[in-house]
Amino acid sequence: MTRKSEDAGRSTIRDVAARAGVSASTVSRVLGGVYPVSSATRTRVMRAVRDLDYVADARAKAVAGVGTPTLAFVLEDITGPSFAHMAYGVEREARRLGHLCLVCTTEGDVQHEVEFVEMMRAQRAAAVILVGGSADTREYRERTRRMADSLASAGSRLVLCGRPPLGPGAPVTVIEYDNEGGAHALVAHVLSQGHQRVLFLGGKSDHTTAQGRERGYLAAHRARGLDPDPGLLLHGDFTRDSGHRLMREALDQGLEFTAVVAATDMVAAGALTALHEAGLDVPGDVSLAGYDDIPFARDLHPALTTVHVPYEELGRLAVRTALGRTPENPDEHLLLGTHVVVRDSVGPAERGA
Amino acid sequence: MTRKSEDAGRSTIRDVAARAGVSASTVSRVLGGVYPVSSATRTRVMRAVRDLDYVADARAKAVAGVGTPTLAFVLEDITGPSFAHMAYGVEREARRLGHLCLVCTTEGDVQHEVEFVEMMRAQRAAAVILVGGSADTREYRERTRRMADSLASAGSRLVLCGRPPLGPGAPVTVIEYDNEGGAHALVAHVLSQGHQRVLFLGGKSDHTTAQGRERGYLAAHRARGLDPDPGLLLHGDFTRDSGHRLMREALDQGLEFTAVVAATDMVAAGALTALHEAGLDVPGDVSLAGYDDIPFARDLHPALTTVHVPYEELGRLAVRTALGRTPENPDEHLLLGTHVVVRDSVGPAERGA
DNA sequence: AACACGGCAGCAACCGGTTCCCGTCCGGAG
DNA sequence: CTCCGGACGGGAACCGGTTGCTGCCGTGTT
Repeated sequence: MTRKSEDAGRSTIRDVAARAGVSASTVSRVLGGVYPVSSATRTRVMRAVRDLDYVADARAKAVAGVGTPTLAFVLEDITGPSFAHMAYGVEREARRLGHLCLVCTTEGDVQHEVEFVEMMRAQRAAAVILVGGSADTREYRERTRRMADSLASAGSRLVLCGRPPLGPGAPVTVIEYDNEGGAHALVAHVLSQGHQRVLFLGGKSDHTTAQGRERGYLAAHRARGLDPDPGLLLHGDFTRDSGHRLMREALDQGLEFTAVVAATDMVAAGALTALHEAGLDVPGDVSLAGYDDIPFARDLHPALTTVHVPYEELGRLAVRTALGRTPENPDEHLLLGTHVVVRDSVGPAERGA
Repeated sequence: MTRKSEDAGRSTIRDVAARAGVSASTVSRVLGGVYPVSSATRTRVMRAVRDLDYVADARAKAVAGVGTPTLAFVLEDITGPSFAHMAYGVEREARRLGHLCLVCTTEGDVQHEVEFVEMMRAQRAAAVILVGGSADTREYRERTRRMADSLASAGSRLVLCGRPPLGPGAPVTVIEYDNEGGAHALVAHVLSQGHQRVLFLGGKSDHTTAQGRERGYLAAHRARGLDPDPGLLLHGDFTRDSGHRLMREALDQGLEFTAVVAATDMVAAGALTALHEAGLDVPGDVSLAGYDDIPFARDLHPALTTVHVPYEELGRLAVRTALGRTPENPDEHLLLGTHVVVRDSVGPAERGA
């Protein structure tokens, strides 16, 4: 009826069955492993399988209900070191748990995100992990809530990783790291060195990660009874170039400060270069701190004082919680701690402002 | 008022059909778009679809031959900046071409790699992209050749990206970047500054990427009639820590050199820190160069002279060539060029060795 | 008024697997 | 020599879609 054999690859289970002189059911059972099959038959089947280099179609298996589960990972930009580490954690844990891992980068486009989540629902993915901060608007909550419900009703699961939670009742797993706490501790460390005017190189002002870190900056000041100059709060994004530009502008404008806290290590790296270009010594003239503890932080000169965030662990945890969810504990909300790692880029304030 | 389902999600096309009072075929056609359907029917069906929040099962569509194609991406470690950029290029291009993108990290384990490729064959992936250097052994060639044949006979395609080619006749697409040429140009630049003894911080000696760069180092010397001291060739891996360790050891042993060329920017970063720790000035006392031009190279101090590799473009090209392959041009082999970018970490040799 | 025609919907086969259910064949026990 | 039961293999239904083919029905034409 159909083609004979090794011509165009893609042999079906029936091709194998025909070649082995048995029925398709038998082939399936041999490959499945458990059902009793005589060893003669098994041998013939295995032989045919090898001859034809047959592999069962995973999609067909999935339709029949015995497929490899899949898990999806959505982030804005896999190029950022911190996200890359999360991706690593996710992929590793997914593999450990026998899941395939689909990845999609949105480049910040909400439309991409929505479309991708819809595709994942169609793929019957076991879970969809959304990574990275976001604008915490009403529109965001509604949209995300819709995704969550939609996935939940399809037996899947939405995981928010480092993203604003949706409020009670949403079928969502949330894993956050403590941006405010980390920034608070970091800025407290800087202030304890005697700095009075600390420049903050923040991110987009509607971005929750940026907001959290900014809140920490503010809180640390207030805890010391200080009231930071609003002019010291700058906003850009989380890229190296943003840090470079912001720093240069601050310098050009003659802003006064003795320390700089950047919202990410990338921003700090750009800022450091701008500082160097201006002939300033770090930490002699100006102290500098970052956030994320990316591997390179150690190799900046001076080595960057920063806040360590367990990104890889975060990714691992995201998939574990999403997949290992128990009925009596449906909606988890984890908040991971961070800690500041002191290196060489923050020194005592010597000159007045 | 809109939706009233909420029940058990996962509705099938027949559920929709029942609710709309039509047959499954009609629902399929409405959703498909082209087949003529009366507008009254169309409305009823769409209504039912919305009520049930129905999405067609992508796996089932795939089995029926109308699925979203998939493409797989295999790398050793997504955490490395250069690989992350390739991943970015791959994912972007895959999305542009309407493909889903599966990702797997092998952590250098050959077994993982083989298993994953087999899974991808089962998934009927349109192409499998293997990324990153490898040991170029006979065993490697045979194993990879098997994968290539196996995928090809299933209508899929193996792409080797920055990996050793397999020799003629293998159904493979190969995209390489010119490691030897880049290293040659870089080292030539260093030598032109008057350096005589240039330390090379290489990778694993059986790793093709490492070998290529090492060949370039040697070739550049020979082109100037020099014969480099074999004692200046050190081997580690491509990590920051390896660079740090190797550099420290070289210093401890009192090796004499006035310049250092690292096999990757990561290695260079570690080496730079080791140099600083030893109180050496770069490029005053020692010159340093890297390879890859990762974004951070600019922010090291001094800014790192290095070789730019178009990683993102590489990834994009990999999927484009794999997918856009024409029958008359089956096995492509592309070699992308690189160029050295001169920054501040290489200076003239002043002191003799 | 009879007829041809074309728009539209449904049946059933198919994609490539799995698995329930049943029939056959065999050996051992009575 | 039966009878019984377990081991084994096949037919067919099913998973959730798509699509070729058929046939109904309404309308315009002669």
